[in-house]
Amino acid sequence: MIEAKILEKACEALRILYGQEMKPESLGLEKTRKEITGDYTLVVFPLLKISRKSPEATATEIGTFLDENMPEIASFNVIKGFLNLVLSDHFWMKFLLRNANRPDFGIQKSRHDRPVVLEYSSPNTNKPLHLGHIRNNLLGFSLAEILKANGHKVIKVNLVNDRGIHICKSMLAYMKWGNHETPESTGIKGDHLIGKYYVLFNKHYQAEIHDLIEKGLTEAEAERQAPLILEAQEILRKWEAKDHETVTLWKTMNGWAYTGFDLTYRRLGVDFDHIYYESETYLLGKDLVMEGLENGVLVRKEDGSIWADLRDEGLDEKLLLRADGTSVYMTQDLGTAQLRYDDYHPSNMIYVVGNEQNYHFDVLKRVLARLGKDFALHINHLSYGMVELPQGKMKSREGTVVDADDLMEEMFQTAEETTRELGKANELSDPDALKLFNTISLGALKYFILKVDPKKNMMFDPRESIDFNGNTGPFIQYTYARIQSLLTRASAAGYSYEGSEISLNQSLMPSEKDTIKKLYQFQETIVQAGTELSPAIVANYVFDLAKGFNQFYQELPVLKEEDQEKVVLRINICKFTGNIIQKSMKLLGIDVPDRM
RNA sequence: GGCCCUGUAGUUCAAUGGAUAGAACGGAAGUUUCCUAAACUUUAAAUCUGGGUUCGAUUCCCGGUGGGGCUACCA
Repeated sequence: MIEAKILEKACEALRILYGQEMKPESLGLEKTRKEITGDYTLVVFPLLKISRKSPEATATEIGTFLDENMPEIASFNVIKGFLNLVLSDHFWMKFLLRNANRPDFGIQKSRHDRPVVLEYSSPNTNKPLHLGHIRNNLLGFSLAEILKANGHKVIKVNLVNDRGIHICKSMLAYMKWGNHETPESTGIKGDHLIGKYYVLFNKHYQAEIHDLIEKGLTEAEAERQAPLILEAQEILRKWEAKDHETVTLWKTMNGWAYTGFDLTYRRLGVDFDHIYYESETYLLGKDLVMEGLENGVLVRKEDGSIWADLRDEGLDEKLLLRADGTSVYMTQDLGTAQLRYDDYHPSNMIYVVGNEQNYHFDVLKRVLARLGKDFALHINHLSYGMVELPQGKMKSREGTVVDADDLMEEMFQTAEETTRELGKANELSDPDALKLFNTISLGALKYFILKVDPKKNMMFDPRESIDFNGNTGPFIQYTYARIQSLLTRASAAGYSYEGSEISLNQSLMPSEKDTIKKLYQFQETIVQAGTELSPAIVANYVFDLAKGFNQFYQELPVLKEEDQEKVVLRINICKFTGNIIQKSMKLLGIDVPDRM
């Protein structure tokens, strides 16, 4: 990497010029702003204490040293305290020609012994997936790709929440009002059918609560005493007692949910290496708690319940086992963390979970640490923000949930409409056209979600749907398609760009150089995205690349250029850009079409 | 009440403590005998507020204020 070399040489300059040792990472080197001449800029303000000279003099002295001692540097200029370094066109061209046809450019080979376990998706089986799950799934899948590109082995796991009172609610509603209907008999996708009964339960439950309040109960009392909730709790008890009839219905209905989820996952293009089921793990964790009690890191209260007292760490007390010995969510998560660690001995465990669970993960890590689990230090909660609608947060009770299947279908139809209007589907066979609509619609949806910093809440307006122009997936896909079209023409015209030998002493046009520079940044982008666990960094990078390329492509001829050396140079820029767009989009889980 | 996150053009998003705060959509005005106009060019338009640290603050710290979340013997 050229940055490291510049920094190293700059330190040498400081040593020779001012007799001071500085660490390379303490120097401020950044990319030069676009409107200023230069490729990299060294900020010299912090160095004035060492040089005891003016910013201009200091920058000039360092610049002169670098210019004389680094062949890659062609020239420099100084503006105030900013030393702008210009790399030679020779350097950029050499980079381009060496890497344009390397399929593995920027991608690290696997170089870690221990894997990273990445949990994402983790749905409940009582209702279909919605927009919030989509963000989770896309982030999780993309993150796995990014970590792999950084040389990690990644185990993608899904912890399905397939038991508990919420499932019993759907089961109860089905027993009462289901009339034995099935996905087959109704034609309704399994997860949606179950969701229907979950909604139905809540409708009747709310009515009961309403009646009880009218009779003088408080809201809390009404919620606890409503007949339906008592019945649901009875079903939960029967399930835990392995009552045959209850378990059979539970299996049947969960089966419907899984069939439905599989379709949604497949359409979304996400997958898993291992699926954990909570029904198989919910009893875990008790041993850990008992062990912690014996070691004195947990406390037992008078009623027999067991707690972690985190008040000395600025948090509260946290219940881990009820007085009756049953566990809570936290207990299970302690247990599943241990299970996961034992299964894979990972170097890191990443959980893609919404930011409303920040406190939960804070507590989880601290309790595991108290229990003496070193892997607690390597638990990473990728806490992503909520997806908000124009009218606020999605609320299933208010019917404002954006369903995942519906959304993908609507996107598909919009893509089809737009593509047909533009006449771009005219020459395609039906299967090819369908494939294209699918690629474009998913590209639009995925890019829209992933370009936003995961940590931040984001806004989604379904009425405006998603645009296909500007900073969008289809914009980038279109850039790629045009490149492929051009490369086909280039081949037809007999140009061979692989292993091209051309003179490196040509001078580059600004838009050529900008594009090559952007390509150079692919490697550092992958590293940064992996470090920060942020697909948004890749998304914003690839948009910049496509944007810059389009500018180049608009103002300079490629195949129609007369200078044959320039033709080869530009074909290589096109080829390389196409490669990097494809790779970047793959990191986001987005396909690119050869034509559109 | 306590704790956490967050406030950038009309809107949706960017910006390792650095130069004149970038894009996109929307608005205004342009570019097709020319490698795909889902493109390109030009233009108007923003850091909630008051302090502090710093040569330099959208960024770090403190106060105010707006928004969101958590604070379950639910998961």
